[in-house]
Amino acid sequence: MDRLLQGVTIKINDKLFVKNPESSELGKRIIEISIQMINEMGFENFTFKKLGLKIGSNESSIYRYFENKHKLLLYLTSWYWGWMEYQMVFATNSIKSSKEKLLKAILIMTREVKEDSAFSHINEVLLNKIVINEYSKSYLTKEVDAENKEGFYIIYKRLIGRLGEMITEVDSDYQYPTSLASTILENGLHQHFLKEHFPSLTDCNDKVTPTQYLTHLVFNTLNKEIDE
Amino acid sequence: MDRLLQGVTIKINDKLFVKNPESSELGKRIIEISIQMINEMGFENFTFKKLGLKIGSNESSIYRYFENKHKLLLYLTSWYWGWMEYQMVFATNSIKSSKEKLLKAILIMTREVKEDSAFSHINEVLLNKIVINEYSKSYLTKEVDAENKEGFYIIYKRLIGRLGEMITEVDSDYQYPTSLASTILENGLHQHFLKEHFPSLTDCNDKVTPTQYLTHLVFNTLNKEIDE
DNA sequence: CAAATATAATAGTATTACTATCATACTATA
DNA sequence: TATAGTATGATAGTAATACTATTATATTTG
Repeated sequence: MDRLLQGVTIKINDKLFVKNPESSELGKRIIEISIQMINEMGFENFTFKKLGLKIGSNESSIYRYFENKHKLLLYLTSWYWGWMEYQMVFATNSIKSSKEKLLKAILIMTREVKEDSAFSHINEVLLNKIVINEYSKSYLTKEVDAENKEGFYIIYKRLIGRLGEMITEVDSDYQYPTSLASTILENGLHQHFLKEHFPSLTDCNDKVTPTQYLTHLVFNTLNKEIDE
Repeated sequence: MDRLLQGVTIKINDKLFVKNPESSELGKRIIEISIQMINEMGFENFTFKKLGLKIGSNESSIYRYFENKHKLLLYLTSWYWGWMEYQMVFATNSIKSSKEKLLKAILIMTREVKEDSAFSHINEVLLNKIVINEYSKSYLTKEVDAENKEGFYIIYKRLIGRLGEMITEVDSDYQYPTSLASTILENGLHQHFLKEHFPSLTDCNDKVTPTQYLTHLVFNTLNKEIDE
């Protein structure tokens, strides 16, 4: 993503924080170190107390930025999807062929993030891992409908919308563009998880990427009719 | 599923419990009521204390059956996948055509469970909902590799193995049978979730089922080559 | 009937997920 | 430069969670 990102800021729903973490050094440190810690110990074991200890700050100070760790997770994952959206729009913008466009979008959405942009306090490599391991937990809750109404998932929804449109552009007769878009995003993460923890449940490995699998799936499905 | 299930017991890894809940009335009540409660309040809000209160038993008594609620969830979901496996094997056993076989298997794995078999203390309708809403949480943990080694996911893995084999029988040239099998199971659950909570992220609704979407996806993918 | 086993009752601990209060330091402006 | 406002830190406290331990009582079985 090179230098362009320097000037780009990702707009996050401001109901997700009490005080904008971008507005102070402490705020940025909260983001930076929480990404590291959630990665290391997992979301369940991560607490604001531990975070405070590690950043040499006070638990109560962290609560001035985020109501609870669930909102922090929503903040982090929203940032991630916003970053994905930016990359997708930027990279597909100039492509004329709708097939090439979709191909590129799938690549961006399903590839493993391997380089940290290093322009901000946000480590995208680790954030990608957090999304793989923790994203489902942000919506598999009893509060999901209320939080959806509050707009906490809006970036993710917009992203799937865009991907769905690209699918339709490739095949306007295809009946399940939105479901397929959801499948790409969600199963993209899942195949990465399987590769790491359940290699016997996936064909993805060092040589075969989730991107290849999903690209093959999508392009074998579109512009085809079932014939017996 | 009718009367056949009466005689069938699903074998669960006995490391998942301290004392087999099938071995006593209290154990069965723990299973029965925990299914209800996890459904109502969600896994996060569910505790052994609340369960004890509801079944008029003691928190400490429940700990004599399950070490913690995570193991209980693994027990319940293992049971579910065992039940799925039973249905799948039973229903596909006599089918000669490999296409028909796969079709049937996909139907069984991705349909919404609407009827409780009523032969046991286990309500399959509610259990299906639990699996949709909570299953990911059982493996998205830092302990997943250790627990996988202990065999806690063995039924699920066997099920995906079987489904993968059926895919290969339909198309022996297809390169991603295992990934596709994983996608069917996991995305089957996910499409049900989306239908309920994020209707704008799926094409599934009252008329279109996740089964239809996934069946279409699978059969449009198999026995096809990408051609430009 | 005694012994073994299952369950219940009670208490206690460390940790979590906060909330509240007060002190202090730093910052912006009149 | 004094002062008011804002940010952070320190400390304390609460209710709930996720257990463990102990003892009592009830039930089953040999």
